[in-house]
Amino acid sequence: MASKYKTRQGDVLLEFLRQRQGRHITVNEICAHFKAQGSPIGVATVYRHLENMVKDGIVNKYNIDNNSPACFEYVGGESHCEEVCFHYKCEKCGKLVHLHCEEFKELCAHLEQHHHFLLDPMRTVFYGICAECRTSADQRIKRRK
Amino acid sequence: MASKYKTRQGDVLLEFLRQRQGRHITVNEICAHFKAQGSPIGVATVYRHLENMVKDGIVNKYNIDNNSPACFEYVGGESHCEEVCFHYKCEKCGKLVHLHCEEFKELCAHLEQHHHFLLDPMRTVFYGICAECRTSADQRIKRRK
DNA sequence: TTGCGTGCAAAGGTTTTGCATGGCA
DNA sequence: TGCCATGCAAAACCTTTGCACGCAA
Repeated sequence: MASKYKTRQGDVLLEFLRQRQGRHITVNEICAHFKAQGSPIGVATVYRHLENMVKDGIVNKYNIDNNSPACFEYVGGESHCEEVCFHYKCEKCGKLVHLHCEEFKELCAHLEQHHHFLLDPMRTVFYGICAECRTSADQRIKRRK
Repeated sequence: MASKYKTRQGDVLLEFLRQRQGRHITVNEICAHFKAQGSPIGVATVYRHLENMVKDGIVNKYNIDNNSPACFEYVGGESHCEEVCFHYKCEKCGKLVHLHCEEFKELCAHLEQHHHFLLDPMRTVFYGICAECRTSADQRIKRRK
């Protein structure tokens, strides 16, 4: 399956993403990385490879906001996610963070049993405010008056 | 509270969205509607109002895909949501559904206590496959076997 | 030679922004 | 008169697509 990407840039890209397993990266960041390395890859090429990888389930794509670029992340097929993992995005600093927690298995089970909804954890993003932003300022979600 | 939108177009827009509570709509569809009605509203104006409404928690914004326009939906501030409510979106039929459930209070509490993350339920959307689509067709979301 | 991966540039679509206008207090 | 909502158009941005080139089989 990974042999599919044994092209000049494809395997390089995949390897790069694999090394960053657990982190998110945008297309621009990917291009910047390879440019800085002295072996630039065209944006189109990156998008084309990522599209295939997403289709194959090797990479996940997250659309956080319409104006900001999509985030990609290596998930390696079924390899590493025995545990259910989620993401949360801080509405203040924009950070996207991984969450690995047993609690979420119960959430999945609850949604399935009581709401007949089969949750896709990899696509679901929690919105709110992260710890850093909460402490740095007395921020609350409370809407303005 | 709603007086904030007592402008020429603002309250018209808000009323239109309120009538469509529970459904989501794009900016283009909004503009098309008012254009067809004979009282067109500029795209910029719609975006500007929606931005404010989202900030105030009256309207939710959903970014489904980076290439397709964002979906907006009236959720009516805190008026009807004493209880914690979430949404889920079916990846198959595109339906967006409200969820009211006590279970989610525990989720919020868990995220805050164990992950120091202050969840904003109104902005958070669960992705997955709904009951109807599960029974009608095959579901391949299960990533672990 | 043929096929295909690649890169550049242009196109396409969404959203934001600058600026001038007009309504309302 | 002054403020602000509004609309138009341009800009900004992300992503896709068209096309030609060059490497590899």
